[in-house]
Amino acid sequence: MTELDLTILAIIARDGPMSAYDVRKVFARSLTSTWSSSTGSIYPSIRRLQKARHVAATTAKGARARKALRVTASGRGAVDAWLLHITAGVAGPTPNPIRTRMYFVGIVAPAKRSAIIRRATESTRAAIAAAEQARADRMAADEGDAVQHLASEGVLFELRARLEWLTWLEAQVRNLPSK
Amino acid sequence: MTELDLTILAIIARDGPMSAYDVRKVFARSLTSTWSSSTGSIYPSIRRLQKARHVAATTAKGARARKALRVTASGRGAVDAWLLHITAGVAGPTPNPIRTRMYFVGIVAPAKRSAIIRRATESTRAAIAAAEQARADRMAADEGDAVQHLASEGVLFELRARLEWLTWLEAQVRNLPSK
DNA sequence: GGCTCCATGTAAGGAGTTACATGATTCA
DNA sequence: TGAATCATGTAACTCCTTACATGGAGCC
Repeated sequence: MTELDLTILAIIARDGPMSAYDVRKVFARSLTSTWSSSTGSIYPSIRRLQKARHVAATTAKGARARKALRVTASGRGAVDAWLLHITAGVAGPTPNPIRTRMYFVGIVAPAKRSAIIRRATESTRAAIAAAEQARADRMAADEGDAVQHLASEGVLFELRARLEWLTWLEAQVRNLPSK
Repeated sequence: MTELDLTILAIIARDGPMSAYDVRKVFARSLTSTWSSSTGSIYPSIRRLQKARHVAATTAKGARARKALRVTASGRGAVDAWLLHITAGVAGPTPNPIRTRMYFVGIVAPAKRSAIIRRATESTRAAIAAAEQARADRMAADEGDAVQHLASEGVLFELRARLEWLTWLEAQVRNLPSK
């Protein structure tokens, strides 16, 4: 049971019964690039879930091979445990390519450091704008339940904190004694 | 050139000349679980870097087969480009297992929702404490340069923002009309 | 009748993980 | 002398990615 498996299981528990194609659309709408919503990951994952009896499929009799996926009782138990049982590793700082880069600003000439941080700031601002636009679109389309709207605000909390940090960082780096 | 390759290249550019073992230690000290600091990823990565002529190795003549790794001119160019050329995909919201889970709090009974959010809050607090401890240890050991210290503050900015968001989230979810 | 979307998949490939393997050094 | 640590690697495995493949449904 990978994180992707459990996420898909939770999606089916929340929005199901639904087809694999519908699951794919949920990922496609998502802002985060955690997974690519590619068929090559979703179909195998659903196959694993079915094999583990966490998901049951009822194939419609009609010509269209649209399968209705539903979580079983054991699947529901797995989702509940996944939600409530938050392990230590899950809560740590997340992998962040921008932060990774900032660890190395010291290696370039002092004059170039601000340029790097400013580029990071700009692209973070762009990401914030994209997240706000996505929120507006979601509102307009009336997609998702209230909890989902609240949860997705977490993206903005994260990105705004990054922006604050980068602003602070630029000031600090500028004031650094050039050794 | 994966993100891991470039990170290793940047580490060697910043802290080198150094051995593969030293690179491994840098990852082991890192708070983020982005990579596992396993030999199975680092040695192949360094091999790729050498093959691409971004890293050169001088094997010490002594019995101990400690190789001194150094970045070449082209390697240095790659690092500089990586630092300055921040692409759009890099700046988006990061994969966050806690946030992922929060999208699904709506599926459990209203009475249980706060418990989930509180568990997330607790483990985030623990992560903050760990990050602060790590900072104190780093200070005591006088490890890393000034820029590294500043960059690692980004972890605390992120975690504190998550805490704020979770606190806000719990209040919002509690006030949600139980449909 | 042909085009686009719906819907389901498979194939090849790469990267990272865990676990295993090996030998030299240092220190009690 | 034996144990821990330094130091370098390989092997098997899993999962995800990109790209390709297939066929029905609706519509103009």
